[in-house]
Amino acid sequence: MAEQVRTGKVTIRDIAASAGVSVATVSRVLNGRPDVKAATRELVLDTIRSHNFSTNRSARGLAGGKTNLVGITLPNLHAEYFALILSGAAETLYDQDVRAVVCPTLHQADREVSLLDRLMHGTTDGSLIVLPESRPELRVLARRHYPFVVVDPKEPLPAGMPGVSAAHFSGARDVMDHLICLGHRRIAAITGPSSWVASIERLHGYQAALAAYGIIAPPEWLVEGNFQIEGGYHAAQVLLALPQRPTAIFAFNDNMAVGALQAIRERGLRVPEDISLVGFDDAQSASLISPPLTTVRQPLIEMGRHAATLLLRLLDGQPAEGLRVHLATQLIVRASTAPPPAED
Amino acid sequence: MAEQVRTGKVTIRDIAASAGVSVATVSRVLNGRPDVKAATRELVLDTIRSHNFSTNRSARGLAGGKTNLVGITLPNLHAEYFALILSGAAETLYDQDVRAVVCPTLHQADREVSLLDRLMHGTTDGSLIVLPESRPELRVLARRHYPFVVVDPKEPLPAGMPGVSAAHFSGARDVMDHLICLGHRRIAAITGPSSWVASIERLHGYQAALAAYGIIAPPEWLVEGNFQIEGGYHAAQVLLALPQRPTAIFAFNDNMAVGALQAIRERGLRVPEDISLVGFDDAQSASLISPPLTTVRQPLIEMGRHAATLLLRLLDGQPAEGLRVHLATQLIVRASTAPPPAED
DNA sequence: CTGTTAGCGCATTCAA
DNA sequence: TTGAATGCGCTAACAG
Repeated sequence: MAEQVRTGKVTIRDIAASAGVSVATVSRVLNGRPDVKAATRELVLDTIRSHNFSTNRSARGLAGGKTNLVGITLPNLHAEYFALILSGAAETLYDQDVRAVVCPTLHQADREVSLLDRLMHGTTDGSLIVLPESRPELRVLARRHYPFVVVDPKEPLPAGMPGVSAAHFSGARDVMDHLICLGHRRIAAITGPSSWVASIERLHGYQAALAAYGIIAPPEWLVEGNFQIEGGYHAAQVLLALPQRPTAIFAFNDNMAVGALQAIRERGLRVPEDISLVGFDDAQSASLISPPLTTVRQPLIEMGRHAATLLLRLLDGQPAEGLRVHLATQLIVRASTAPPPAED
Repeated sequence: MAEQVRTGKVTIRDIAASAGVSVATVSRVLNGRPDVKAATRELVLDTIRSHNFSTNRSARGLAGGKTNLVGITLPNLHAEYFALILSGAAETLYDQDVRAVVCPTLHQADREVSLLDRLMHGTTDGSLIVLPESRPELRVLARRHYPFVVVDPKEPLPAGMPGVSAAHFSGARDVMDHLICLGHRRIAAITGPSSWVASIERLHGYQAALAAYGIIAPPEWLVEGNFQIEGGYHAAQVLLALPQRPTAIFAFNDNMAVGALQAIRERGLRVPEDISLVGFDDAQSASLISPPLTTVRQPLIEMGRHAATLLLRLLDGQPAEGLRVHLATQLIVRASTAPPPAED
């Protein structure tokens, strides 16, 4: 009496038999094909329901050559940044009845590689690759026509690879416009690692704005950080020790802004009265710290969504080569920016 | 010339042919069976490597009856809380070469149900179910012998179901001990929904501590919140309007503590000078707000890890029925608690 | 519109 | 220790 209760052992054949049709017909309604008489469809649907049947994905994967699974490869899952991207992506995929297989690489390139390798082979139909470590590996995937979309590439993406990222350039430029409009002229920046596109493009935005206003930025205004809190802390220390202290600091992410804030405080200065501070990301921390941080919101959830949509399109056979999407950012003005102190 | 390059179309048969053995033998080495001559094994392994072969999971799933995939069902992925649990779980699974399929339910019970239903059927070997909405559904799964582990059950778990959660009771008691040792006697609590185990057990901890010190708590000291910021805000307003104002408020999570803090401030009171405030969770926000919040750290990542380990054990055939794990919490004392103001 | 049939790639008997 | 044969549950031609 118990044997039948086991893990949904109802197969498409049982349904076919019970409904008095062929397995092919059941398969058709299962896949929403149009060529089934309405009455038959209803009948089948009913028996499916009454038998509590649902299709075995392994079998479908084997037979149909697809798994309805896509991999999402990312450095980790606990960082807010990745969690949000994952969230947008997974939910979008879910709505299309595609499941997301998460693959944390822990920033280990080799792990990423072996992962992608296996992902390719019958495990998934395609992948979202967030902040990939390895460019060469990406090329291998592309060469084998494995469908994937890169989210927020760390380094510039080889031509022809679909990628989704935030509009770093305009985001940074917005920050600078804001600062300059407030009256700031001596605006320093704490950048990220110089090889990262996020750093590069934000830097370009920074420089473009400065140039637009005819401001000459001496090299001392630029200090390289590492996107971590302590990186921001140390960079800010350097900046604050400058003979001509900047009146504003643009940290290239919120983490570093938090570190910078600490350095500023330790030096007995106030934000924003003595010095304005801006971040980038609009992490949760940005609105929680005091003063609440003026920053740039990256649409992470939407990036995930968008990337998923793109991938789905690829899987659907639509060649989306060369698709490079930059989603608009939004300047969030909070309390960490104000006009510079009087010059006297 | 291009056909061969397609998605790793190398099959076990190709390997067999190329190595001059049978598919059965290849399958054996693939699965680490002992009954293969060392030389043969090496030979096969070599050809596998040179052909860049990796096994097709769908096929293995179909044939072997398992998928090496486990589902992780949770309300959403973007909340820090769930992201951390997922993180611990996914990484643990990954280490055992099991992949995690994420299934966000968006708090919709029906979605959870249909999900679990499909998960069961050939998609996954088992599931981690975080904060499940539906008790009945859990029973169905159990009845069908589908392996799963519940993480942080919202409502009490039926007997015999493996579950992992934080030690709510002792966590709450620790908070109270701390507060009472500081000299507080009028300690109010903002609870969560009364049906949730988290609320219930924390409340028991609260009451047990009070009782241990012979403190009689009038019913007004208890206000029910909803684990959200505004819930904490409104609850605190009620508490602060009490004729005999409490000298300390224990919010049953950090969110509500943040809301409470706001209400306290609006009333012109200071934390911790006028009133002490404690949360629960040790969310990121707890250390970022000012004053940094005294709270209870829930070992979320470890809960995920532990649950994954448990599930893996279940999948391994070890009957772990009735396993109910409570992971220890840790009191994190920060700056939101201090001795009560002098009585005068 | 519906049924028949042939695999998909692999694990697993059962023999040898 | 190895090979041959069978079928997992389903999809996708191809007929009818």
